[in-house]
Amino acid sequence: MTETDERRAQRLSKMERLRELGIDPFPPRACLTHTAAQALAAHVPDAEQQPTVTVAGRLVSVRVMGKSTFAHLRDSSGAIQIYLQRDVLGESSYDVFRQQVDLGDFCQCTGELFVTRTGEITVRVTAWTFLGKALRPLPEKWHGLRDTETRYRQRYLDLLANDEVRDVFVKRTRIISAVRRFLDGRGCLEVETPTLQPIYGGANARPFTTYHNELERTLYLRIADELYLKRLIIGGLDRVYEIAHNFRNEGVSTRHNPEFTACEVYEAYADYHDMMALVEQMYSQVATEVLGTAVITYQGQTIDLTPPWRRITMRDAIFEAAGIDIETHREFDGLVAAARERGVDLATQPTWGKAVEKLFDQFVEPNLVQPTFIVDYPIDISPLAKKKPDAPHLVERFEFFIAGLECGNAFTELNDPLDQRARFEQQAQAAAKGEDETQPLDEDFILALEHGMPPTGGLGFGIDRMVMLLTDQVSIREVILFPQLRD
RNA sequence: GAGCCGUUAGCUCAGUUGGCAGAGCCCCUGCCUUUUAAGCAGGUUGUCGCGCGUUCGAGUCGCGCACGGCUCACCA
Repeated sequence: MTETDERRAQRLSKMERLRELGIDPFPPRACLTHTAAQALAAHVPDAEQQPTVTVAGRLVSVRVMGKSTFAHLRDSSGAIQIYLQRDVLGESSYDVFRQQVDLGDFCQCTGELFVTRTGEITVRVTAWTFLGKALRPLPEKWHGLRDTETRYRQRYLDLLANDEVRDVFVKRTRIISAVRRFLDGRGCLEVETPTLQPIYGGANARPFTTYHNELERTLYLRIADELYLKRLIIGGLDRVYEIAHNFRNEGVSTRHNPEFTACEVYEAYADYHDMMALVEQMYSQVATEVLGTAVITYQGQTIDLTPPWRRITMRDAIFEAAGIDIETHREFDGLVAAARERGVDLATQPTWGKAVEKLFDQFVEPNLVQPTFIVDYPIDISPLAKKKPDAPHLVERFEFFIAGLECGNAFTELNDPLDQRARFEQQAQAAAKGEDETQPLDEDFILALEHGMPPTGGLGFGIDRMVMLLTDQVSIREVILFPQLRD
C-alpha cells in the first residue's frame, strides 16, 4: 500500500468511526450565524459580554495541548481561531474532535468570542458539529503548493494553498465586472452571439472544427464575435458588446490559451478615434476601481494608464525605431531591400502589409511599455476596416500596447458591402497563394451589410491580457482557472 | 512544430566520484487547558516520471518516450 493509500485509509476509517458514533460525515447542511470575517467584526472591544457566534469552515490548522485545542477554521471570508476545552465540551465531544477530525475536514463551531493572551479573537467552542470529511490530505502548510502542473491540474489545491493565486482570480472577476459596469454605463447592450458558427470570421486565425450530427454539417467554434455584432448594429442596436470565449486552434504559450476571453464593443456613429477614447477611459477606470489607482506596476515597470495615451501612426513608429519610412517604400521589393540593410529579412512575407507588420513586430512592439495606440494599418492585413479616405492603402485601425503586450484592436468598421466583398476576395487570393490564416467570404454577412450599416467604431480586447496586466502576471495560465494542458 | 531546463515520500526539497533512499512538514503513539510555523519524546512513509541500454552495481551515465517550465515560430 502506498502512502497515499494509507493516508486515505486512515481517513476512511475515521469516517467509519464517525458513522459508528452516529455522526453523518456528510451532513446535508450547515447552520451558521457568521462568516469568519463577520465573527471577527462582531467582537466588541473591552466588553464583558461578547456575542455568541456559529462559524463554519475548513479546518486548516490544529494545535493540541492535551485537554485543550486551538485550531483555525477557514471560509472564503478568512480564517478564525477556535478554542476547544475538554471540560467545556465534555469528554466524548472533545475526544471525537481530537480523534476523528483531520486537517481539511469541515466543521461548524458555536461559542462566545474572547481574546487570547496573544490578542487573537477566538471562539470558545461550546458545541461543534461535523460538516464534511476530506479523504485526502491538503498541501503542506509552510511551503504551500509549488508544482506548476499540480497547481493547474488541481486548481482547487492551488486556491487553498496559495492566497496570492486566489487574489488574482478574485481580481479577475472584479475586473470583468468593472468592464461591464463601464460599458453598461455608456449605454452599451450586452448581447450573446453564437459560439457554434457555420462560417468563422472576424479574425485571422485557424478555427476548431466540429460537426452537428442532426444538421449534418460542419460548424466552427468562434474565433471572434465581430461579424455577428455588426449584424446587430445593422439591426439597429446602436451600442452592443459581448464578453465571450474565442477559440483558436493555434500554439499554446505563456500568452496564448486555445480558448480565451475577449470583449468586443461596437458603437454606431462612432469611429476609431472614439474607440481610442473609450479604451483609455475604460482601462484607467477599471484599474482605479479594482486596484485603487491608474498607475500600475507590471514586472517592475511603472505604467500610467491615465488618459490620454500616446497616439502614433504605424509609419512614424517604425520610422522612429528602425529608420525606415514605409511611405517612401510603397513597393514590396523596395521595403524588403530597406529592411535588409537593417538586417531583417522580409522576403518571405506574402504582402507589403505583412512586411510592414513584421517590421513593426521586430522593432517597435517590444518597446511599447507605456500605453500606446498604434494608428493606421496597411489595408491587406485589415480586411474588415474602413480605408483612410486620403490614403487608400491604409485603414482606420489601431492596436494598443501596454508593457509590450498587444492588448486590443479596433477600427472604423468597413460598412461598404461592395468593398467588403472585394476584401474577402483578396483574402481568398491570399489563401490560394498558400497563406495560412485568411478570412473566408461570408455571403450572409455581405447580405446583412447590403441592407445598410451606419458608420461604426468597433473594438476588441483581450480580457485575459487585461487581467495579466492588472495583476502583474507573466503567464496567461496564471489568470485562467483551468488552462489547457497536455493530457 | 524546434531548442534548452526540469520530474526523488502526501507537500517543499537535498542527494557528493556510479556503492544501503534522505531532511523538514504531514501522518501515527505518548505527555501537555491561552496555542498560533505550539512544544517535548518516540515511530511509519518511496514504481527516484516511464521504458530500454551501459555496468559487478544506476536516483546518478547513454538513448527513447511522457508531462511540465522557459525561449523561438504562429497568434490575441
